Amino acid sequence: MNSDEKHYLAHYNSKDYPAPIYTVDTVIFTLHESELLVLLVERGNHPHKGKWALPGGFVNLEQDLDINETALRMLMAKTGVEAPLLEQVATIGNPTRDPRGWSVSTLYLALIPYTPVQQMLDSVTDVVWHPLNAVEKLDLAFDHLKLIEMATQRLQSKTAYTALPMHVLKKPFTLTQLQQAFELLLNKKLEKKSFRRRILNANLLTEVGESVQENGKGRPAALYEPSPKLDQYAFIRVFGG
Amino acid sequence: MNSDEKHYLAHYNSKDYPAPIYTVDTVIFTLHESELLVLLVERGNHPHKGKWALPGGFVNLEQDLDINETALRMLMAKTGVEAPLLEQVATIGNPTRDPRGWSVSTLYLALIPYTPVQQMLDSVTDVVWHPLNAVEKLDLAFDHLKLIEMATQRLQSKTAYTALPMHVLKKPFTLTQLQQAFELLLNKKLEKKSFRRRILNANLLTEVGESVQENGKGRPAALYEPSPKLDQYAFIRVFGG
DNA sequence: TCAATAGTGTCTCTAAGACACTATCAG
DNA sequence: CTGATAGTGTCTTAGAGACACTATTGA
Repeated sequence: MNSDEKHYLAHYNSKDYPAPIYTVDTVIFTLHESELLVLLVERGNHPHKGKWALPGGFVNLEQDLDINETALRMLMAKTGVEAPLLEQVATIGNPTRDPRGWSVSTLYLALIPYTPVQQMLDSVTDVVWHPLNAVEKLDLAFDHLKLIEMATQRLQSKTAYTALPMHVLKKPFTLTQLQQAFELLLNKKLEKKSFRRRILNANLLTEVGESVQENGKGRPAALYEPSPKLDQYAFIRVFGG
Repeated sequence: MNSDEKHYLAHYNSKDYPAPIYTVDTVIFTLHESELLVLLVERGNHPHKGKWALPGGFVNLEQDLDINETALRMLMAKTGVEAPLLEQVATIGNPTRDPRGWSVSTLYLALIPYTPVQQMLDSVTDVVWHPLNAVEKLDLAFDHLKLIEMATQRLQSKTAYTALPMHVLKKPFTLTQLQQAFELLLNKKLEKKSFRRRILNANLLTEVGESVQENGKGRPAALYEPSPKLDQYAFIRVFGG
């Protein structure tokens, strides 16, 4: 770096230039009692105070080492758990999505096993799991309904060629539980034999014992845990297509 | 909106809060003389003045209606053409990628048919097509080498399950030209019959006549133009996997 | 005729779809 | 035994891989 550039940087102040607002938002999915749920928080501040919204917020310029950490920090604050899967979906920016002005948000998608969230009194704001099927009736803040749709779309298409839905289940799980997770995400019944053949041939599971049936009925099922290579794995053919 | 929120918005000023720098960058690919090329511009301003960089820059808060338009505007300024394909790849944000401070960039990928770019004297800065294979030797500005790698990776994976490479060819084109484009992108030879069967069965092409061979040798090839549904089409199975 | 390039016929192989079948538990 | 749930055997089907073949041009 030459002295010319040093001089430039010494006098550079980003506040001298108009800039959009920048935030990070996350759609956190889980599965509970045969329902897909998304995490929503009640906004404690303006704008849209009192409405339901996605967990999200501004980058902490002192603490966050990158925007993934921004997303992880908020996820930890709202759920108290490390997400086994966090992945970027898209970035949306336009002048109308936030009443404060030109605004850009990077949207993340997270999958976690169900964990109750009522007693997470990290702040005065409410945090709830809300059924995905019913979010559209909710009058969400900003364009967050649209963001949830984008994340859902991404999750669905990834479900067709990866095994990511494993992340919404508590370990260990049975193949039947896993198939139900896939079916809920794809919104479509899958053929049992094809499903098992596909998943087992991928070598992403380790058998770790046998379950007992909850209601005592039927043959006990094998229990599995996913291997860490899960997130890198992609099938060469889509499922249910 | 209640009067409380109106009061809040009337007094809101984004400059009161620390915020990252936000930019949009685009990796523009084309194909020319059996080589993949990316568009680079010489930086006319600090920081990294004089180094090669991706075309990109700040959002124009008055003109741009969203960040896609930001990318399109820059693409138009540098190449003079509308890109037939522009798609978001990812957003990168951390405190070290720009010497001016915490910086976030949304990365786009564009594909255009080859068009010479020397005489585009839109500014004093140089604009060139540079061979993709040689960019790593170039000491690019910022983390732009990394961004090019991310875009290349995305283009390769999309080439395996879509027909997007059609966008780097001038219309009309022959199947042999198209196969060569795929082979360059995937960096791997493809089997002629499989390639043709796959592409033709997808019904993405309309035959529009016959070519004459450049050097007068060999049988003339059929010419095709892609249909507009091209961008929405995805094969259910990856190619060359 | 030959060289060069375009395009096809057809067999094999892999993985999904369909669906009937067997297995193991509680009662 | 029955009912319920777990898990398998196996035939069919779609589409990629391999590779030898035929077709059409200019010289």
